[in-house]
Amino acid sequence: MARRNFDHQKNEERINKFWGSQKLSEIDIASAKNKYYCLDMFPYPSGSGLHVGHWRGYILSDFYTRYQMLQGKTVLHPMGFDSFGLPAENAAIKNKSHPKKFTDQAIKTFSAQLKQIGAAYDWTKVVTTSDPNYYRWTQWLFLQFYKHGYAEKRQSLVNWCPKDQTVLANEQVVNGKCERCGTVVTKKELAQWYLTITKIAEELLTGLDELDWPEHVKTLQRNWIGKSTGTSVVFKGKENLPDIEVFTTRVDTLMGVSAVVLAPENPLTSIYIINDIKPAFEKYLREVTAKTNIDRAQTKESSKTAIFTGSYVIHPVTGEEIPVWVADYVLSDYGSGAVMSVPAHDERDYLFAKAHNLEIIEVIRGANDSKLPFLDEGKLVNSSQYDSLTSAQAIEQMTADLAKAHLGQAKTTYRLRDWLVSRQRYWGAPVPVVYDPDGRAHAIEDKHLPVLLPTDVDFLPGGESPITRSREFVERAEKLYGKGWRFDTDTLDTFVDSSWYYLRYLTPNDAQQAFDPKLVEKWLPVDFYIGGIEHAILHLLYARFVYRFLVNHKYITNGNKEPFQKLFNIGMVTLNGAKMSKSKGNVVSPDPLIEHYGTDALRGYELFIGPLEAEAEWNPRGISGVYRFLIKANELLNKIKPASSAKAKQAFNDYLTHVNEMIADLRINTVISEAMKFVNVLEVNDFDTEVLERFLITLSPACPYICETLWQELGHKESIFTASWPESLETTKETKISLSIRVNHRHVQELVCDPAANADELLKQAKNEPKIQEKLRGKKIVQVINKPELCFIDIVTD
RNA sequence: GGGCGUGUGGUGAAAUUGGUAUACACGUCGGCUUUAGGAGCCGAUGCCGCAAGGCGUGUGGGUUCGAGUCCCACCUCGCCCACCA
Repeated sequence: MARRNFDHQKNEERINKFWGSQKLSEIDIASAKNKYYCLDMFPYPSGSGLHVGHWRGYILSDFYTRYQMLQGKTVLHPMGFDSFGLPAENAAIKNKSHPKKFTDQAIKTFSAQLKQIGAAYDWTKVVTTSDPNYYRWTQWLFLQFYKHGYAEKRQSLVNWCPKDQTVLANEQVVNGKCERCGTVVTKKELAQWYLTITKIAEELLTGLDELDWPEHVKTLQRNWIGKSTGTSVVFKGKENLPDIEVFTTRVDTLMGVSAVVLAPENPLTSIYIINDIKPAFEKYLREVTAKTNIDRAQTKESSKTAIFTGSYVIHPVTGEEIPVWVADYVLSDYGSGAVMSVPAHDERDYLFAKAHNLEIIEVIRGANDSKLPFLDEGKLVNSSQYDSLTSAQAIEQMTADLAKAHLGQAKTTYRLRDWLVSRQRYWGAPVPVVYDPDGRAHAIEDKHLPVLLPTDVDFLPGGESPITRSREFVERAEKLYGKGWRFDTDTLDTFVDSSWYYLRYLTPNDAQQAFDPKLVEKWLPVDFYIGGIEHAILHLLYARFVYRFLVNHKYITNGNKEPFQKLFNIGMVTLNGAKMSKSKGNVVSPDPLIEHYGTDALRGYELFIGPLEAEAEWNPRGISGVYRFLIKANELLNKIKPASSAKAKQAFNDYLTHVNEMIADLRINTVISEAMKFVNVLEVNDFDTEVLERFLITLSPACPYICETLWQELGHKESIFTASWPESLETTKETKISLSIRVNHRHVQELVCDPAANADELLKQAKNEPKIQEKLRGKKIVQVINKPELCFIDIVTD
């Protein structure tokens, strides 16, 4: 900095004050016209603070925020904190403190760090999910689900993390392990609240089609919803046994069934198991329950564990007796928790049959793999009246026949499960439900919201919610409702908190309602939503569900059913190939970089490092290139001439054309490259104030401080962000163009020529060049491809 | 096993969408400047070769006057889902 003798930090402070006084980013939600809602996924305020990887997404969203300001939009660009959750609670346990204290401190640190980015956040609209003024409305939201029959309390076998001592949603179990702490998840029987997201699975699936989201994210969601069309088939119970319904996508293999298999947890098992086998079954059930999800999902295991019930069902077509088994490869919570086993045409059924000596009947032939034929590939055999049909024909015919006989029907199932929202932890919004002395659940009335978290609680996990141990919580319920009444002592999954925060930004302090429908109708959908790929399924699916629920039940009535129109997933920043994390000790702090190079240089480098959706390896020296570029840009101020050269003007127009396209395509790394190239051009060509000003506007979304500073030095009183995105300049037509002369498709040299020249003239001119003569010596020209509009002439020889 | 994606210099990467491959940077090398340190400035830098020249976008084919780009097959690495009937 000796050379530049420029104090970034002082200047940044000065510009920050200027922007503050101009109320650049504080917008009036109600009166705004021409809105643009630019949203970052709000952070969890951890204790460890922001590193350069976190910056990347925030800078991208700020780039577009400022770019849209220059397009004349009123931009809402808010920031908030997803501040309920386990880490604060665990930190409090560790430090014998309170999660609130920890959280408040972390928010303070985070806010200060976020301000260093220089982003145009509207700090008057901060949302904090652990604030009673926010979670009061999270509780209200839960009660709306309850009111419309979308919240149900169910007793079921749930995912249980033994370390965090809480249940987990399906989505929070990753490879059989707790998403948070990595502990192997076990099962536990508990009564829990569910939001019935499966009721609108189809809407959530089809709604994806209209969204401007990365295709792979849509694919992830589609796979997660997992729509599957098939047939449900009824196997009548023998004698007094109840019927068993199975779901299959391959009803064409119905004549190859050698067993019907129930999931161990299926309630029918206890009816089907005959007395002789009961003790063996109970032992089997204990073994199965003790297994972790990982153990159970061992596809490659040579033998499938199972037990014969001793009972039979009736085949719906042949009337034959089919043995009923129980096996843990059948899932209790998918389809009907029962399958028809066709060993000849399903790998799992095949392993099961082999292990237990069941009949293997081939019913499809002609496929290239006799074990796993695909639709349309084979024809049916051993299937009496269905023989010689293709699989597709057989599926249609057999489904129709079963329906006629009332033994089946076409059916669609989804892999998606209902959303388990109860958590046995302290630091979350209490489930707003109260139980009467008979244990019946009642919604808490609006006038009693929020149900505040009790404070007389230790946070040590103990298998049930720590809140259970609060005296005050018990007394509060009795005071409000009478003796023997108890509040629900669980808290809501924090994904409930984050499923609606983007609505609250519009009216963060409204004490009368969760959100203002008029303003939501005006500002939603979010125009641009930026965050990490890790939220591709959970958060984005839940938020879509919640928003759609609100629309379907007329809380919001603008007809738009999706909250996030355009989504961008920012790529991770790595160091030595690994994700930055405090525990790995490979975190790059922005602080020394800001101090040495300034905020603009760091912003510029974060954008320049590579395509923003891709992972990027942090190069500690890379920032100096951007820094040098900014020094050069800064010095342009001293090089202004009264008039611009044609070359500078043309270069600006080319630059602008490229940059406009790149911004539309979210290719910001090349926007910075183009700016560097253009500055290199200005260094050696005369330019005037007009060119420089236009250039500064285009650079300002990436590097706002230096551009605002130079803008002021050029005599402007208003902020550069009140200017308009530039148009191209008037230029005179070039009288000469530079052509690439190629011989046999290979570039040999450049040739300056008249753009109006015809092929013969150009060839004559080219032949005068010694280098071309050399290449053509002794060869016969067989073709000349003349494309002046593409700036080349190609001479093809024999 | 299924799905998606990737492959270009020493490194991060560009390539007007089929038309001058490696722009823009980092690094490296040489020179200048500086009391020193750092920083700065100028030049060079795909590979082989003294050179002439040749070869070059994972591999092999194809289409085309022309392929990093389109088609086919294969290889590599990565990510996600994974007993979903």
